[in-house]
Amino acid sequence: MENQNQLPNGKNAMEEELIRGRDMANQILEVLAHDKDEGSTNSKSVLPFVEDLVRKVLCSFTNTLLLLNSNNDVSYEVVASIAPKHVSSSTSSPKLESSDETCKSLMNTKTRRRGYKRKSIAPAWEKDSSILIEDGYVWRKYGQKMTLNAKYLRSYYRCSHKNDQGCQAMKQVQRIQDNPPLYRTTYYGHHTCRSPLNPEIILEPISPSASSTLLSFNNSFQRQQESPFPSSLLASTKQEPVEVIQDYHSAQNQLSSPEDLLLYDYDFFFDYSKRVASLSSTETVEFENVYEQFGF
DNA sequence: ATAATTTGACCAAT
DNA sequence: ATTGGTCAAATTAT
Repeated sequence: MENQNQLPNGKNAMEEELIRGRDMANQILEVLAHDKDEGSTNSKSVLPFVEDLVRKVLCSFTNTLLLLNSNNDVSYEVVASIAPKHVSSSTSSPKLESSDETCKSLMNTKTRRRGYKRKSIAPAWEKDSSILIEDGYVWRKYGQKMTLNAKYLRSYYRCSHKNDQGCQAMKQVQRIQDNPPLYRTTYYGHHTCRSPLNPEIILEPISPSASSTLLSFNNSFQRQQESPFPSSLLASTKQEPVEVIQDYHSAQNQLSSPEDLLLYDYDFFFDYSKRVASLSSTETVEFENVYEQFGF
């Protein structure tokens, strides 16, 4: 019955190892970038995490090399034992449970699903909107789930460039109420991908001065916010989807003051050069044609 | 034909 | 054992 629970062939296994290694490296970049932004607050706490990631990267590369050297019919038992045991187990006991299986070896894959990875504890933030927002990125849905105290499905998306560019960005979208419809989108990680149509899409954090306007939107109610795009373009969308940026989650870490919100506002902004998503029934404005003239 | 989504099973964390 | 997140075969869309 040709199931793919069998051992992957050499080529696939190598590819997987390389992808894994690259993903880990991207996570390291993310962590380091974030750490740099936070400055003095908690620089030291990410180090164990980084170290763990580095170990995994090394392990992936080691596995790949072993696979290369063993041509195709690989016996995976060998691979696991060559974990990069050294890299100094730092004296200060990295409480980060990197544990026994830092190297998620290819051993006993026969029962194990390959390359399973959970969501990283990356900084996340969420956004509620009365419409489904087209944020300009290309997402690939990879699952949906009915959650415990919710009436609606939660959908899971990852960046479409995860495989070709190793982009780690993910989001979840869940309708949280009907009438009026309200959707909550939670973002994890940020994009490291680069769109050919929008090379500027990843950019760096917006300037602090720009950030400060984020907090003033309460009274003035402009949708200035974090969007770098011309406000004329945005104003024309006229639906003004009362958007609230809430920080929740990651509260478990250290966020408590309003200023902390600013640390994350760069993670996301709209790309309205692509088209705006379908609107609610009451106001159906057609922008798609307009935006398609810009090359979509 | 390829690419994206749907879907139930699988896995890790609680 | 329960729950939420992810994988991947099957299905559907392009």
